Amino acid sequence: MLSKKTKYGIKALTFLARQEDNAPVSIATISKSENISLKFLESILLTLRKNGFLSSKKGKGGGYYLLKEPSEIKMASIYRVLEGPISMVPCVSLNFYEKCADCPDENVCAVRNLMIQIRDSSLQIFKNTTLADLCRYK
Amino acid sequence: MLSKKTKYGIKALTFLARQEDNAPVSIATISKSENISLKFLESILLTLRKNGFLSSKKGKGGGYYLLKEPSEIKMASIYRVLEGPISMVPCVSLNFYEKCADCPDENVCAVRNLMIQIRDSSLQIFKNTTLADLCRYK
DNA sequence: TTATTAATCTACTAATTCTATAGGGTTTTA
DNA sequence: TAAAACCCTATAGAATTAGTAGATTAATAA
Repeated sequence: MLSKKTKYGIKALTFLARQEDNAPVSIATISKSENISLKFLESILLTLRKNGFLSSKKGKGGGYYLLKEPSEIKMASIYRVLEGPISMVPCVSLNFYEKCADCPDENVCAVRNLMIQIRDSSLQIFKNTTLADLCRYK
Repeated sequence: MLSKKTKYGIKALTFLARQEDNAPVSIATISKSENISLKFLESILLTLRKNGFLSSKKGKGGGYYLLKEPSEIKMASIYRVLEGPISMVPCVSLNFYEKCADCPDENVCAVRNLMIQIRDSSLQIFKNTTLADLCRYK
């Protein structure tokens, strides 16, 4: 299941991507428009800023704005920052690899071989979809 | 992330599918072979029995055995019983649909439209893979 | 027939982690 | 001076991953 953190993060990014001139938008504005708890959204936007997706402007008239073109922001990178690994098991993850404690031999694991397929198909979608693509559903 | 419950469940089912004559296998045997906590495995197998994948025989020489041919058990059905919905958001789920509280209009939701694609690609794999396919990774 | 043993079944408990916030105070800037 | 981001802490509830104790059932050996 996708966490609300990721869901809200994607919604906020889409909202920012839809701004005409990429002018700063306050947390409160996004919070109201997208029905997201203000304080929760605050922490999500902070994460996105620390990971280079957003920048912010303090004080009156301030807010958050995108640092890159929506067409250059892949969903895969957003997903990894907010949700974590795209793989469903760590032993299959490309960016967050970990060995499974219970598996003596990865190459023989039936679960692993299935999860590689799931990872590949999801990854293809997440890699080939950008924030600009998401804005088109309007 | 895939829960250990689902992971262990798939491993146990694969183990049973590999038995020559489909003779009952005790929980202890599977537990040792697959490095799974015995009591945890017990509850997982119980779930799989209650959902029609397995049957069991009590007493000496008893254990669990498959009720259907491995080639007739789709990973999609196993996944849904152990892990729950294949979709990452409830508003996209075919078998566990729920409306999202924060969305005024589903058809316009960017997250939803992305998650439909993810669901479809995963579903295709889970539907077209059977327990028999998993046994081949040996 | 009886006792033993090897199984599943049922119910309760518990530690740990994750999720989704809420609150309050600080700093910056128009 | 007001509006905004920033930063730190706490927390209720849920899910996960088991562990504990005992009841029930069935095959088999005495």
